[in-house]
Amino acid sequence: MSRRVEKVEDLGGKPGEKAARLIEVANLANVSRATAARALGGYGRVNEDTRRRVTVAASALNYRTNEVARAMRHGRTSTIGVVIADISNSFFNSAIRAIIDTAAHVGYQVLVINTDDEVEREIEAVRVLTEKRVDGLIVAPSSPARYQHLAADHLALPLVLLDRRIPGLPVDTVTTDDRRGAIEAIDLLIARGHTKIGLLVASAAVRNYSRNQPEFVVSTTQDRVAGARFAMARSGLALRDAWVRYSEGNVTSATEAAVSILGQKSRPTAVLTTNEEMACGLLAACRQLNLLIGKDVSLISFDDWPWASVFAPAISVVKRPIYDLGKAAVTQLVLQIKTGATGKPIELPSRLIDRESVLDVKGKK
Amino acid sequence: MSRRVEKVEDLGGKPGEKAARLIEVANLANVSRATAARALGGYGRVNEDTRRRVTVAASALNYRTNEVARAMRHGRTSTIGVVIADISNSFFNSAIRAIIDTAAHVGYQVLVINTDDEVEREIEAVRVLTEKRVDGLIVAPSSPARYQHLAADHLALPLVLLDRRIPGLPVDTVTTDDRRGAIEAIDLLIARGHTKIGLLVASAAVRNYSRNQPEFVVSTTQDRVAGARFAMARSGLALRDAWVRYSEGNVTSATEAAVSILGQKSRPTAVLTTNEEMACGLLAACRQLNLLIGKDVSLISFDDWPWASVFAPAISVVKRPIYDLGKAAVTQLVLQIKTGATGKPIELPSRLIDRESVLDVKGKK
DNA sequence: GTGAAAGCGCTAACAG
DNA sequence: CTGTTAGCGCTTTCAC
Repeated sequence: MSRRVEKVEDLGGKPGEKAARLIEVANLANVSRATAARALGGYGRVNEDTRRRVTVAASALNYRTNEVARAMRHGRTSTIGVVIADISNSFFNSAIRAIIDTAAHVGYQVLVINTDDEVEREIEAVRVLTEKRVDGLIVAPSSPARYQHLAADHLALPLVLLDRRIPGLPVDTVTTDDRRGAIEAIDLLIARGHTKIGLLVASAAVRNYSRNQPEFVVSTTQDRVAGARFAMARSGLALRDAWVRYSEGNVTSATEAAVSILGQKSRPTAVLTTNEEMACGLLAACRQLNLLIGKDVSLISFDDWPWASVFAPAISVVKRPIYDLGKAAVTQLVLQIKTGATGKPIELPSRLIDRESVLDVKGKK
Repeated sequence: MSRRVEKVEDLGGKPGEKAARLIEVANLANVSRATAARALGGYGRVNEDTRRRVTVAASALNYRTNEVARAMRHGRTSTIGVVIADISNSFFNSAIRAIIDTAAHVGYQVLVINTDDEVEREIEAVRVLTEKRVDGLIVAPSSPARYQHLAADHLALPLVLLDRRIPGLPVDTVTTDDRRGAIEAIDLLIARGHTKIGLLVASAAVRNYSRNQPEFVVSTTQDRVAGARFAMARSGLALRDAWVRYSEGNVTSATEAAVSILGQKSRPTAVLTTNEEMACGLLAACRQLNLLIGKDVSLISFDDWPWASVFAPAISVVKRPIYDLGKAAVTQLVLQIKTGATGKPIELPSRLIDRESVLDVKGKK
């Protein structure tokens, strides 16, 4: 029964001890819990001298507010939940960095859960985070078809969708302008004389890789493919299915997919890839097939990484404002938490950075 | 006052509503809270029929356990805190992926905080996580000198150190064998005939970059440099200070540091870099100086990334078992949480992968 | 300026 | 097998 500090010499939070409670601080300072709370919390009126006594007592006992108890009382945890496919993926880790830092800045901590884009795990993640009573949720939804668990009648929690829209789920969403990004990339390729253009598209909706567009792809993917198709058509060209592949998000699958594009008798002279992993796969395939990037095959990829500009040739990219995206997601969410206001969808512009991986083939036909 | 469900038609957790509480489930099922808790929690004895009624009531109300209340009651949150330098850094994001997944597997969620290797932020992070009453902490300590906030008399929480030992802080620690990793790398270089060897070392203890070893570097860095020095000495060679640089962790600083090594009249023929960012910097410098990797300058780097094997030439690396490292950290921590047992320090072996970036210069002297 | 007491939602010890 | 009740640690009226 004597699991609490009993002797004065025992102050200071030694190893085996339980953390000091407010009442211990209050006792030591000879005030009531209410007064101690006021002194420490900095609200209400407290005599300056009393405040000092409490402060001293608190630090003597190495007192730390119990945020669990406070959360219970207030009904808010100052914690937000983030549900994404894979934190080790290059896109998500930049986004999360922004989310954690922005959240910390306004007094929230972040719980992260990976789903590998499997809906069942996403549902489970949302359940766990709901039970933990996070104040809000940032989710990169894995499927545009199964989203009941995110709908307002199942989820009574502020919610922001990250990177992917869900038509039919009218909630705050922050994305980049993927359609325009794809259009600009294709336009550059065409301007340089390319007409035979391939697409290597990351999609969790596929096993290994596939020639055909899966039934349900996330809006990001959808938009990019549609954008590419539009840009081609506008120039009187067509995207040939033989040069389009949907691949699982890992480099191994991407490599196989890329080989199946570039290994054909008739192969494209340029390829647009949708992320770092796809770009790696394309590079690996070129290696295998003895094709030179920026010569035999030109390349533009979505997203940017430190090594893209160090590679030989330096890789041209559609750079997305990932940090800003994460930041915007938190800003929207916190606004929603505090005011209940749900804003307009936010779409951030991306920027084409032309480096050295796109060969000019004008007049070489 | 009527903020609770009052009409039967209102069931199901509509938007504005507060989450259903246990007592509401109990009422709907016509049992007491205790019985409802037993039925839902699956402990104690409950009549099968009663259980069913409770289950039905719970799902009708879309009831979710309030883990905050449960945490309050039990004194544990099923949450662990992770304090690292930067989640977008290639090493940490792999480690975190392992940590989150392993933790989820045994029923814990993860709060992540970035410090950018600034001790003040580390101290603050530990404070916040302590207040949130996490059950344990995984920390990659930023300084081997300032660690009072992690010492047992300040921190009454299970703790595991990740990737970096702190002499003088005898707590569970999981690291890789960095000394041996460096030795093997240097030995390979020497075996291929290199004698003029440089070092590009990431260190947060430095601004931009520096020729001299900062006063306090983390054990990881310390071990690698010592290992390299040892391997050189064993072969009768010396590490020349002129070819050693300590750089801030970003590619920009690394590039400048690398240029300052390779731009000298007398430059090394091989360089060992300590992570992806340093390797990028070296590559960038070679580009600037018109030096060819694997020809003019050979390269081995710590850690491995998808693009390392796709680069031309493919980059040789000391691959560390990062996923296992994160996994081990969680395993140790959970053991500590559950049994109080603190194990032996764990040191995982790394593996040298020789690809194409080390030129054989034997006999070419 | 300070204290007494209620209560956030849940669980577990104890009765019945 | 089920109900009653105390209490986790904190904040916050409401009195004094």
